[in-house]
Amino acid sequence: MSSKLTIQSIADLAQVSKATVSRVLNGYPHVRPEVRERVSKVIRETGYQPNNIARLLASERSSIIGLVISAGARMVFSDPYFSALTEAVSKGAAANRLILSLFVSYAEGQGHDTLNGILASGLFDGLILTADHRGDAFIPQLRAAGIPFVFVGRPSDAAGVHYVDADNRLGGYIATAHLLERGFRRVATIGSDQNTAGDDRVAGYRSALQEVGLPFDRDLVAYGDYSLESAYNAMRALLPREPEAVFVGSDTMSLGALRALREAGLRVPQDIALVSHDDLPPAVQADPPLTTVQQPIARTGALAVETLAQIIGDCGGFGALQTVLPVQLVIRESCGAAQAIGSR
Amino acid sequence: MSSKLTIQSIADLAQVSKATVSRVLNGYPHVRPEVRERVSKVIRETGYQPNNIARLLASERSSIIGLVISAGARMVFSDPYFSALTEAVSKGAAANRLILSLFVSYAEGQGHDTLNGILASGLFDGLILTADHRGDAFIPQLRAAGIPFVFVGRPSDAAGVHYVDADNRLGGYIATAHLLERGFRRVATIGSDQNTAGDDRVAGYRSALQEVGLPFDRDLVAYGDYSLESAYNAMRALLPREPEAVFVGSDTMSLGALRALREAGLRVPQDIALVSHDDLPPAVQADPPLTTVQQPIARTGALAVETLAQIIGDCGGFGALQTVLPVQLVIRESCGAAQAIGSR
DNA sequence: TCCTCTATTGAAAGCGGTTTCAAAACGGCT
DNA sequence: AGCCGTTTTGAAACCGCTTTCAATAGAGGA
Repeated sequence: MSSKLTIQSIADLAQVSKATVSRVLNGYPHVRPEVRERVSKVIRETGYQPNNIARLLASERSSIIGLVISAGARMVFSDPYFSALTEAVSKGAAANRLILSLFVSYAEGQGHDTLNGILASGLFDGLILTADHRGDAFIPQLRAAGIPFVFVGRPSDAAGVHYVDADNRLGGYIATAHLLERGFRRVATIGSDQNTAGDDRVAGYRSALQEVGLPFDRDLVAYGDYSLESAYNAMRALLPREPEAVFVGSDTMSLGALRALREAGLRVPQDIALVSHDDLPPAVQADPPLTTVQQPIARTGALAVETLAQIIGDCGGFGALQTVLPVQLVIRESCGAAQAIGSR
Repeated sequence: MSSKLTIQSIADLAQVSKATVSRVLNGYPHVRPEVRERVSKVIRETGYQPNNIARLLASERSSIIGLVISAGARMVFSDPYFSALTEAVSKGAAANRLILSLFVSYAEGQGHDTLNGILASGLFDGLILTADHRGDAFIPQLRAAGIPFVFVGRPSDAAGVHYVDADNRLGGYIATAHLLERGFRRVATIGSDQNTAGDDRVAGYRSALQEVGLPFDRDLVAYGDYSLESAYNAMRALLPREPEAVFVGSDTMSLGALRALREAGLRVPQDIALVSHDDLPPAVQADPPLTTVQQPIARTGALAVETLAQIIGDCGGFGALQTVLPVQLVIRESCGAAQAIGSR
């Protein structure tokens, strides 16, 4: 292995100055096509990669972005949502030739320390953060630091904040509407008040009821924190109300609800129908497979990176970029529709 | 906002040279206590934070490590193993004050490109890689680049390579032994030949059979690729052999096996017992909850980071650090033991 | 008192890029 | 041929910190 390649080695090989190599590297003008090609060739042949650190020191740009996941759970990745998101962002970063750093912060108030560390390091061009009611407190700090950032999910106070979100209100609506269409009247829901996604899904549930003239019954609403256990408890609390159907706000929570139902001797969908939200692997793997609202996580992640890349590029030259992606219902067995068709 | 503080401003204020400030900053010796205190005071009062980037550039150390996950699947994180590992490594990195970058490379031969980019960037102090029979090909490249690296899982050719692995052979052994103890004789297995972990688990299965004098029957062994679907197919292939019990080499694969069994009208554990491997969330969430070999993923990740930190520190001054962590059996319902106890 | 040795200290040389600025080269005009 | 205005190009400064190395100061010994 040859010794480390520096911009000087390339300059020597191509018989130009460091400055010219730098120009080629950054696509700046004022380089004769012929020279540009000669330099490019050397770069290609040697596989030279500029040193990011040095580049950053000189230009204040690192090509490194951070993904900050803050969650209440002890084990963040027990919810496949974060896994899927992380993977999507990772792909997006690669596609945009950005290096991705991962930070996972937990409930115990480590969040601010983590973030302080990130900001103090001065290493990052931008940040992607997951939104929950806790994490939203970071926004002033981020603003003060002047670092570009994009939220995945809408923060509580979204004014002037760039974010990419799924249409959770629509999700709650179509899930509930589907159950209502199938003739159920006592439709319960297990929601979450951890983030706006949870709020929105419940709001969608509510509007679907309203549309068909059904009252919003507080006793048919229970809350969980996206964990299986919390939904298990929520479902048990709901059982005495004898719901005919339930819209559960996430696939992981549906697993908990299913367990509570199974223990109570209720069959899904024969005794009670269930529609879930997210369409992550557990939705397919569950027994029965879940009818669920599909959230475009891959696109969300990709778009978050692209949005970030954009605001890093032309810094602050425009308003808040806020995207809401559509969702759609995937019908499987837990709502009873498949059976209905099969038994025709 | 005052103008940016640099080491020079501190030096001026404390009436010493930059070098002395640097010594104080890094806790180096050869500074009079009196001077050290004077400098510290200025630093404290001004709230000066050294610029990490400059520091990195000068010291040729970035404190950034990479986690390189290469997998065959289109969606790596559909296997919660990688999620759990990523989380563990993330925690470990934070604990060691290292910044973690994540790289996910897919089957289509992107692996080498990804790795080339990583190595050429010169940004990383070290790498943690997951081992599969494909990824092992990276070793020569890594060696040539002279970058410290640690494998999670034992590579096929582990000579001189640092790695942290679980005792998969023991895992296969205790899983199978448990089934044999419960009186089953026709014990099948769904293994994998994607990595040494798969090989080892099958080897453990084999040795458990051997110990009780049972022959190794090729027809009772089927292979999957750690995906649910592959295990579903493997289980279906196994069914005509009418096994009384089966040891499945991962929780995700167990989900596939369960599906095949359910479709065949077989109840678990009444008609066929199952022991799984990994003890990831799906093991608890499955119906029935899986008896499974618990793999210490959190410790594996933490240890991988610590090992890496160590070899980054005293570079190459010792032999290969190879750790094999113990595993243990977690008894739930799928093996029938819980029932047995309950029915006493 | 003078000399040697060691603990402190500062000047300056990097680290590997970017960016500024002046010089060189070139083409078109008069 | 002599000028002028563009492009191109390279030399050198600079980003903020670490590290080397020589200089200085102070202590101890002869």
